[in-house]
Amino acid sequence: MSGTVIRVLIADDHASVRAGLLLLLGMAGDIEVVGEAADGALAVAQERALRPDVVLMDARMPGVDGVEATRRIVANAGADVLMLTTFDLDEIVFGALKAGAAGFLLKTVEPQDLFTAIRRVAAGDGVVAPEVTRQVLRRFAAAPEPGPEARPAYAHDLTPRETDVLVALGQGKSNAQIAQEFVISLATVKSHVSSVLAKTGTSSRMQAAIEARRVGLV
Amino acid sequence: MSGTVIRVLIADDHASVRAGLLLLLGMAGDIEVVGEAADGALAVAQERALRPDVVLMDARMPGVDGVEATRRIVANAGADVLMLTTFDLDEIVFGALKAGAAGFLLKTVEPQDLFTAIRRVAAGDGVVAPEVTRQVLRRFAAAPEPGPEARPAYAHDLTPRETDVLVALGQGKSNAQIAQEFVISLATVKSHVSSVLAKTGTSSRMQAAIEARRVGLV
DNA sequence: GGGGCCATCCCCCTTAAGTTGGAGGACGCG
DNA sequence: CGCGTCCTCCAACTTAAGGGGGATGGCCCC
Repeated sequence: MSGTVIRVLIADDHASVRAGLLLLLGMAGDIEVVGEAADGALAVAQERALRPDVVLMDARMPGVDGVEATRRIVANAGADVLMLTTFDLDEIVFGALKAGAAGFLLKTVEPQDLFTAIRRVAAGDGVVAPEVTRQVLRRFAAAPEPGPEARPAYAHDLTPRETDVLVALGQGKSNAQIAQEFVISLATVKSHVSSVLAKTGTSSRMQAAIEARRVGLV
Repeated sequence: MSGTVIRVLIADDHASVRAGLLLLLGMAGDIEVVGEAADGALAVAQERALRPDVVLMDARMPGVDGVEATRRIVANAGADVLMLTTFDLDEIVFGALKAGAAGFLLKTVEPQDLFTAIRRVAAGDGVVAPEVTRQVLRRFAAAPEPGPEARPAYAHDLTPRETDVLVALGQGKSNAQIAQEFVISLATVKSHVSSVLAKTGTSSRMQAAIEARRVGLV
């Protein structure tokens, strides 16, 4: 953002930590600490006033915590936030990432790695501590599909038209609405719905709709 | 897994790439290449036969591709898979991660970083190339909640019983099933359903069910 | 050119869903 | 206590859903 020097705002409730980071970052050469904040509310205010490139944010702070502060800064299209915390608790990690943090590091990080991380975040990249990357990947892999099963085996048996109907079912449409959408008669829709129910192994349009959504047809 | 030496299987359809990786990994000292595979199907078979600690998997391969091979290896509780690819296309990245890959690197990676990545994956950590970490974080932040809105305004108006019913609706249950579940009469269920439809602004149990799922009531 | 698959439509029937309008009992609160 | 809210239930009605047949025409492939 600012050419060669990266402007950083430090947010941590412990004065000693701020002082330590201040000294440490001063050794980097291409990093300039432009401000400090002792809590989340101050961090948000300082970010708006100082327009830093990166905010080094502690997760645990009195009042408005780091996660909430991150959410506000990101919502305001502000600086990139690098969350720096002592604990890799799921709650904090995922809270921070959902809040839109650009990076997540543990305070056990080596100085060189911290510098690298700040530079990467400033460049628009993301950074996640190796120790927590695994948690993130696991969550990522787990989120979309519950497990090894869950694949639409029936998908191969459904005719194109039936698939259309199943999608419409997933959208909560009535037979009449489906008939209108595809310009066919109500009787035809019923035929297709019956086929879909049989092939998907469901016994009501409700369950079929849930199936359709579960497998991502909607 | 194997004490001090990390056993690696290389899967890539280009013989020259395999040869290059073989030479490169030989320089690491603590890494031993125990096998090679030219396509996904072979990779899965080799993994089962050789039981490596880490599989270096190319994403693009003829026949069974790297993503599908990864899915099969992970489903079988096999080795950790480190995906190595030329392109950081969303499709490949998210496909690999959803398949359960433990890491994702670009082929532009520096040898030292590749060694480090292999060691981390072998240690059970996750690794994601800095260039793609940002994509992952963005997806992560976007996935859970569509946006600032989407909160159930009507949730405050729903009585406890009505909420029960809405949840049941979201599970695709019929009025009769709901009556049985809560040990009330069918008539009562109908009353509650009507109230729920009115308060949620929906006009059919289908739409109410979708609403219930959308706001996370199920 | 005959068979199979698909999409379309029809009739009849049973059951579920949803509406309307009411009514009684339990509980809490001023 | 009186009032309001909630939960419970009922009856009667209209509409939608779903099953069980059966029929037609188009299309593709052997």
